[in-house]
Amino acid sequence: MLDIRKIREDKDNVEQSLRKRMGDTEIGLDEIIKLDDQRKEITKSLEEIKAEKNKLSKSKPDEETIKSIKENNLKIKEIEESLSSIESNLKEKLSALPNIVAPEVLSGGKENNKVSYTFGDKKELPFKIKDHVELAESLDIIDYKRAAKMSGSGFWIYKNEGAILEWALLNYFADFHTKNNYNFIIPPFMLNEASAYASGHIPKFRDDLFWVEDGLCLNATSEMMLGNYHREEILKDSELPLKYFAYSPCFRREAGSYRQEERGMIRGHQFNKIEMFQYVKPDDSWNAFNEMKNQATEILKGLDLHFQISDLAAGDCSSAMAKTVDLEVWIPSMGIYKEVSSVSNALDYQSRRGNVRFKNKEGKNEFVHTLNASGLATSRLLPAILEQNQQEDGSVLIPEVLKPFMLKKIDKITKK
RNA sequence: GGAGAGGUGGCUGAGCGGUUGAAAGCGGCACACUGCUAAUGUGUUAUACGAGCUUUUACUCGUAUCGGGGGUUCGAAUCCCCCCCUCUCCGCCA
Repeated sequence: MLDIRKIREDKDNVEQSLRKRMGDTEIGLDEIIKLDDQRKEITKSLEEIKAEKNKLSKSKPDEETIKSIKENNLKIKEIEESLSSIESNLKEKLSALPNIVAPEVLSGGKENNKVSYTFGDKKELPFKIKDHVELAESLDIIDYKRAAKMSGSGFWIYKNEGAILEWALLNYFADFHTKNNYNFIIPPFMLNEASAYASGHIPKFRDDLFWVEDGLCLNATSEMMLGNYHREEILKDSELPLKYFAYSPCFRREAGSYRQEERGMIRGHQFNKIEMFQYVKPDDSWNAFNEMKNQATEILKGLDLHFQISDLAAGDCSSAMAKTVDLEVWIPSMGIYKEVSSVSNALDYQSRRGNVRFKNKEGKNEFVHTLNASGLATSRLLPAILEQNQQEDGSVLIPEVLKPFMLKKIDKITKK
């Protein structure tokens, strides 16, 4: 949520920034300001009449004053109703606005994303390559058929070296983040509506979530959990920055049909992810952003996979974020790069919504800035590893960095 | 699932219809005292919103807030209803 004061005081700049994301769509800042004016005006008259009432009821009033207080109470009720309707209208309009974007973020949509870094290259393999589905099935490490039998389409089962590899990836990430002084969290995998609202996933993504009968929804990214962790809290200046990473499976309905290019593990109802999250002082958030971007980059470099970093244009950043960069790994069989990590700075947009503040040096409560970065999601890494590391005989080399984390000490996955 | 107890400020904990934004203690901050530290004394100590004043800081006034929402009353932390959460006991259970 944007700060109404900032909109009032700096309307032109806010509008300009929102334009980058929203193009010519109606923004409606003037309407919001007008609603806020009304809110102030009505608040003032309501408070005046309440003050009067409080004064009269300080001690036992006589019959006559009781009568007039009763009349006032009717008026108060009336004013309160119109105030609350204006307030909810204002809140709705205000929270529908996306975050402003950082000055360097380009305007427009996806087509304006810019690749800012590339690691490795698309090495041409001297044989006919297989795609990851083919490789995984022939090596018997991912079982799509039985997963479909048990749970329907859009699921898979890790088995044999596939499970070991997946486990090793997660351990490699957990180990990396722990060494960087992030605190490890394994959150609940279901959350209630209030949390889903606070994290900004409903109303917008309501239909993309799985809901269970008890009114809970399945976690779609542990960003939901990490962002709620300090909700309604006032943090100490001295304990910032707070750094967390969480492991959780992510459940997404992904309603609609899959495109051919998204078969296999590229898009599914359930995948594993480790998510980094930081709560920082406002002045530190861009440093933290770079730190997290570097960390995500380092992890991926460690796997020795060809990937690129894409600086997202305003329209492609999710609405809470002032800036996002994606790490995209090369999937040879598809000839495209697929996102495995997204690094974002929300500034105070999320903390306003969740009311996460800290007591600053002057003793004033101030909203913190929040940042998140996947570090990393595994479901597209496995395909990348399988495809990029495949050998002519259909075997796949294990990335060096994962070997210490493999439950089975092997150099490559081979056909049985 | 059943029965009971409870949720008050940064913390402990009183209040159970009016002068209570809330006793007391702890902690925090400021000042004083002291050769230093410790100890002691005095004062101070929530947040949000609105209005006023002001160059800013500050300050003044008002409104709201004692788990959340609704109700009773001239007046609610205090009475009533609903919901949430915590604890204890019983039952069930991978």
